[in-house]
Amino acid sequence: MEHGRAATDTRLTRDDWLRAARLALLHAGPEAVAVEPLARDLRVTKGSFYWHFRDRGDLLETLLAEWEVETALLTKALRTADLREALVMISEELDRRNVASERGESPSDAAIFAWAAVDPEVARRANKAERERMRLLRDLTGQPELADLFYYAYHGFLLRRRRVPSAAGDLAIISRLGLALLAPPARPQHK
Amino acid sequence: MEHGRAATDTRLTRDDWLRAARLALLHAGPEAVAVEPLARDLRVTKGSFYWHFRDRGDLLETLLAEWEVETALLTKALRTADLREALVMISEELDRRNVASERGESPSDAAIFAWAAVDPEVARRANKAERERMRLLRDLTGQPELADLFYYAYHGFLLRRRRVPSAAGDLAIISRLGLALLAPPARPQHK
DNA sequence: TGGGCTCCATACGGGTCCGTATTGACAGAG
DNA sequence: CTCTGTCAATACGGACCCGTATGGAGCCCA
Repeated sequence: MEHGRAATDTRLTRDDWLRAARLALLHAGPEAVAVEPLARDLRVTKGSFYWHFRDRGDLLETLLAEWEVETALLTKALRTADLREALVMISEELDRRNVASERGESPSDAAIFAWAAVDPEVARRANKAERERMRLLRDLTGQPELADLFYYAYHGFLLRRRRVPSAAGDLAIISRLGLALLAPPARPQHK
Repeated sequence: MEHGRAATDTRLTRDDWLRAARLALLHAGPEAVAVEPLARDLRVTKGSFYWHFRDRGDLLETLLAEWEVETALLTKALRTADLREALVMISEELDRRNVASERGESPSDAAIFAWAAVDPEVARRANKAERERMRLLRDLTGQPELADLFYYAYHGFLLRRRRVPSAAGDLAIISRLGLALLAPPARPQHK
């Protein structure tokens, strides 16, 4: 109320641009994160953009950096809980973030890793986060191969979910299988 | 020897362009499948390109179409074998094709599905092939959820393999787990 | 009311790509 | 040796994007 922008205010904030950029990255890839097209979406001219950002590279770097931060937070938070708790927590947190991504409120795992496939510097930094994730999962479960299997399945799920929104529910299936195979309930692990 | 082109011949065939285009699509995405950059790679001018192709859309359509054909061949071939045979056959065939893709000799699953994430028409056609694959796997195994899990894991693997070539061996791990879980050897399925 | 600050519009030059039109090099057939 | 078909070079106009330079428009505060 005090210093916010009214509903009729047409001026944009830096985060308005970031939101539009996140959606473009998720739905059309990094090449679509372009100044003039985004300006058209936002119904302003690029004069606005170059007020909030140094250049296009500044925008892309910001997107990547904020993803790195969020990712590091999650992996760090998981180093406390026990196995079953952690698996449930992972599932819920990933689901929450995927929803936020589709609203442009958060950088998307799916979009970042797809971006990494076509940009060496992004690949370098995504690989770094990935190594920590995989190591965490392996340490947590003590079953490296099964852990990798579920890591891979999560990314395969993200890939499909971008094209087929109705597949969103499959995350729950993967999670259930993960609990059953990685942290078998009462029944003892054979051998 | 008889009618082929000598080693010193600089003239290109349509397939030389396709090979370069497949590699560009795999390593740099669909936006990189551009006439003038490809011409620079091939050390000719685009005068050559417009001899072999109507326009850029013609090239992209050819890449997508040849992938559709190869994919349909594999799914069709699998409708004969029994479960364990089919799983082994899938694993070997996918590995073979992934290697061919990296040589630019074949369109790549990884590249096509990444492309589909940013192009609705490609998504439509990739989804179609995907539905057949998933249905095949479910029918073959009779365990829909586990089948989906491995389908997802395969795609997650492809995604990572593009960035981390040393992960190539993980396909064998996924295959082994697939055999163990989807087609348990002698030991009867509990229940 | 008149600066000063924040944010956007406009206009421009430079770069890259697309697709066409035209000409040129070269090999094989007759 | 010419003629013909195949493939490539050159040159051009148009479209789109980037980044800069500069000039407002509106608000806050003295």
